[in-house]
Amino acid sequence: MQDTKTRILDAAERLLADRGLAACSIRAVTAAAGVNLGAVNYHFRTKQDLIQAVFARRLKPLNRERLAELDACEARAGDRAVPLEDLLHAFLAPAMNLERDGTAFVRLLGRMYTEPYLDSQRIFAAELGEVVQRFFRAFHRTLPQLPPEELFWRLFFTVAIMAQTLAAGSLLRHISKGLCNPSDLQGAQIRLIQFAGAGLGAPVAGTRKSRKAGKGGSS
Amino acid sequence: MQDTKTRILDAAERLLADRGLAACSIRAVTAAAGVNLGAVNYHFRTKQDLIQAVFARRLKPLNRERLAELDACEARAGDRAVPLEDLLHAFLAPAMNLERDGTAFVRLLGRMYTEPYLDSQRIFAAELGEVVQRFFRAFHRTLPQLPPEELFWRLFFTVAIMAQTLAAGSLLRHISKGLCNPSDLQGAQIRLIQFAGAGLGAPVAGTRKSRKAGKGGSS
DNA sequence: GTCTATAGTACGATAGAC
DNA sequence: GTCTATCGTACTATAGAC
Repeated sequence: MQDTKTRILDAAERLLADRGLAACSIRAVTAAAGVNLGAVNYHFRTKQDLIQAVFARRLKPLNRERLAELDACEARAGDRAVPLEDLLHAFLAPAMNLERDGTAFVRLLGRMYTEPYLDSQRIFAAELGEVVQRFFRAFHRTLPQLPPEELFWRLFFTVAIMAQTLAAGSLLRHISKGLCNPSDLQGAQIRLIQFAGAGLGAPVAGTRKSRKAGKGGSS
Repeated sequence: MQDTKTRILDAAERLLADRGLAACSIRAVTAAAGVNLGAVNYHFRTKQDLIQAVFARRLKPLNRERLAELDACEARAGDRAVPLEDLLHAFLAPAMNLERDGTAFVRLLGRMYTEPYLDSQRIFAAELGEVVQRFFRAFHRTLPQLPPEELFWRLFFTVAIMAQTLAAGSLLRHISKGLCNPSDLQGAQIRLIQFAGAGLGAPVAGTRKSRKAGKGGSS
């Protein structure tokens, strides 16, 4: 049996991910953790502070791992740009592995990405910003033909897919009538890298030097 | 001044989108609508019924428009498969236009896609399922090399990008330090179609025969 | 450090006047 | 059809016993 603080963090992580930020009550957390309501106030003060603590516990190691992977990629590439798939792998795989470890954290990550509760989005953006900057430079080197604005958009799309896949994957099972298994994280990761890699590397809309014809007529 | 029922629906749409489903209280809705608390109970009974009514009001016309666009695409294509970009346009443009009309509905759509509140996701999946089936067949015809499972995954990714772009676009402005403007819906739509088009058309991971998919300049 | 007990507030829902 | 008034409940946060 772990200490109270850890039990609260574990229970909060799971319930926040399962129910959403606003719908998860402190009482539900303490009940699930088997501790008393007052313990949350002692260890974390408010609900917002608890959410932030749950978030920080996983995110800092996660981002450290991402940057370590990125460093390894760049060392491997030497003077050349890092291959696109390697960059995507460095960013995505650490998150996927966390989920595989049985934590609900990555689903929570997806929630904080979307749900406007308290200042969660600001916390999220602040923590992610640092990693985004580092990866942005690496992606820019690999895809020098993309203007920075375009690259930001596409990285945003990439993170959006990751967040939704991990936060709302169960919808996929439902819509595909069981054909797709969103719990297959390995398969999801491969598909995500394939899809986002193609999207990131797509020619810039409006330029002519792509092999593909421009956009067909709209009505 | 519109009637009470419409005022409630309008206020609820905006507040649900702004605050999230769980964090939006009926009292906040009635206060914003300038009507009495009891009116919600009279017109909609429960909060869940109100959410469903907000949702149904826009989604049915939206999906009808999507299917009409799809019909037009297929008529234009004749015996051939509909070009990929046209399919994406038929699916995405009606939603983008709704947002342009000043409604907050598409942000709400993004919320319901992600936030696990009451049975919102079930409602969402049920309403969307019909359109997905129709579009699935059309996409399958345009991309016959993709196994159904693969195509479902990629359509899921595509919808994920759309939902997140419209629900959490403000994050993009923040992370890009103002470089990207997520309110530019026209630009977002073009970029989304470009990105998702390349992702959908990417070769299946593990196979060697790449088709026309536009991987521009990855190393 | 953990618990009990509770203050204070906001909520969803509804009954009943008009 | 709209409003007032209110019931019962659940919540966050905290004070104080142990």
